[in-house]
Amino acid sequence: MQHPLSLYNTLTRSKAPFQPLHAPFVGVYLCGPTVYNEAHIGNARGPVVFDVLTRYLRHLGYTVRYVRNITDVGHLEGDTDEGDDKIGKIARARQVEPMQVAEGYANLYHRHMEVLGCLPPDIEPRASGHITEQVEMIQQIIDNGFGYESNGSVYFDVPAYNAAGRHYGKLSNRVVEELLSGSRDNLAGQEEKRSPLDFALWKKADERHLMRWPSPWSDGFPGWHLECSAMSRKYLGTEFDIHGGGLDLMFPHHECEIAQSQACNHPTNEAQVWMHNNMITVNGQKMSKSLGNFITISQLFEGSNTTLAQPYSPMTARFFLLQAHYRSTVDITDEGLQAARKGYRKLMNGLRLLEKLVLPADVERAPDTEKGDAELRKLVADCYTGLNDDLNTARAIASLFNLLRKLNGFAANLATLATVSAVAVEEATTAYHTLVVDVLGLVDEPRANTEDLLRLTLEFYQEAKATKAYDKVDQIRAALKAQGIVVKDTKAGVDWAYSEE
RNA sequence: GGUGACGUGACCGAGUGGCUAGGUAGAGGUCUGCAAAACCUCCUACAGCGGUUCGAAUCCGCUCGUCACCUCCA
Repeated sequence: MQHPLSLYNTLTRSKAPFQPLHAPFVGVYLCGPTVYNEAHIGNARGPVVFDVLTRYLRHLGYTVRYVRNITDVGHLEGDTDEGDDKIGKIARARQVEPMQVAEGYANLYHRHMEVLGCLPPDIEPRASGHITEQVEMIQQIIDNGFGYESNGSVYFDVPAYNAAGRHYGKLSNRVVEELLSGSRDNLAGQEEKRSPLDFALWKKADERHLMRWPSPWSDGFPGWHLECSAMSRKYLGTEFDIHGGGLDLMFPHHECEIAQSQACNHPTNEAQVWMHNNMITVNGQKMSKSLGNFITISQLFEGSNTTLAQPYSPMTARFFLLQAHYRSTVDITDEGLQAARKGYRKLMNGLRLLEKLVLPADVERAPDTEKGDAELRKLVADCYTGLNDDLNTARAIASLFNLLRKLNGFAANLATLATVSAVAVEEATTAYHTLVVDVLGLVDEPRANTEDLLRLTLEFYQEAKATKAYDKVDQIRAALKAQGIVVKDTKAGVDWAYSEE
């Protein structure tokens, strides 16, 4: 029947059948957004991919706890080296509370995720709400000899960790010696560190930092890598099943996460399986502000970007992303999005014909439907084969189109349903609906404008009245009334209102 | 320079040794008052060069090209 689900594990660089640590429970952690600016479409890929993963795991019968964090503390400007936290900086510029900035972007992110069809995570911890846990983890790391305090900041001691045989770099396949030889030695803030490879666990805040918390070492804020280790541990345990994120996070972020989880008490690799989605390019080039091809999620939905000829709906975007395998780069082009929109609509049209696939009463079913049934079941099985092969949604969608062609053929000529059994048809239509809606999360986006349709209906109403076709007039009135709409004949013309009954 | 991906038909995008990917676009047909949708048929590609093999898009080598990440920070 269904093949076991195999997933590619960055840690082992290989695909392997997925074995939960504590079936039927599955813990999934995804590195969530930093909420100091609006997310771009590249940021949408991970959530969409891992949404499908959690949906599919649930479909397979697992009880999933899906955790996706929000990063809302201590983000330093990369380009200025001024040690200024981004949220604080924006907050000062706008004369608002730092948390207000973070909250605003978090809310926007939530709206975007919802329309993109991403189910909310079961737990959405915020870094700012887990300072205690992070401080405790730092203390453990220091106690275990893998962290040191320096001028109020605390750093992770990579050489010490590596000397203990813990293999810093094992996730991203990096060798400490090579990292050292390639390092630049006159970076700002380096003097506090014993080794350039060391990374911050706690940073002392200077007077300009608006977001700061007390700790045994200084008033400051936690290092960026720490929150995910601390929060995943809190909500999913010392070792859980799947940790996801963008490929760009593999090094150093995830590498540091593993180091932290290995250096504190109950050492683990944090997650059994590490999964990384690939990046998005725009017209073949990486997204960057300097190239001017940076597309935010809002711009995509509104079409307000020069790369885009028109707005693209959230579901179009979701379909577009899922049409590629998550480990491939995907190139955003206007042509590609247009093609995706049509493909998405084709899939949706398929949903609408499922319940119509019934053999007409006057047609007799063939005595032997074995061959037809087998063919139909093969088409369904192919869809699962794709998903089971490292969540290959591209293959799954291709197989769904193959299944759809078959179903469309039936719909065009219902008598041909005589070649298959009712059971097989039921299996196929259920699978189609389940995979499209529940697993891939692609739902029908209403495209028709209700007011326009109403206006059109009223035109027919007026026409019917003019020709004294009162049976039609009554019919229209009754139909609209059933929708809570009343037709108003006024001297100024025909209008409508919501029924107050 | 290091690490990792990759270069597939008009476009997007699966596919890791022989068996149809799929979507979009295009051509022809069926259906249809017109159209749309749908169905059928066609367009059959794998960066270049060389090698391994009975057989390669798929393995190996070289060349060219693309992308991401690269110890601060996020």
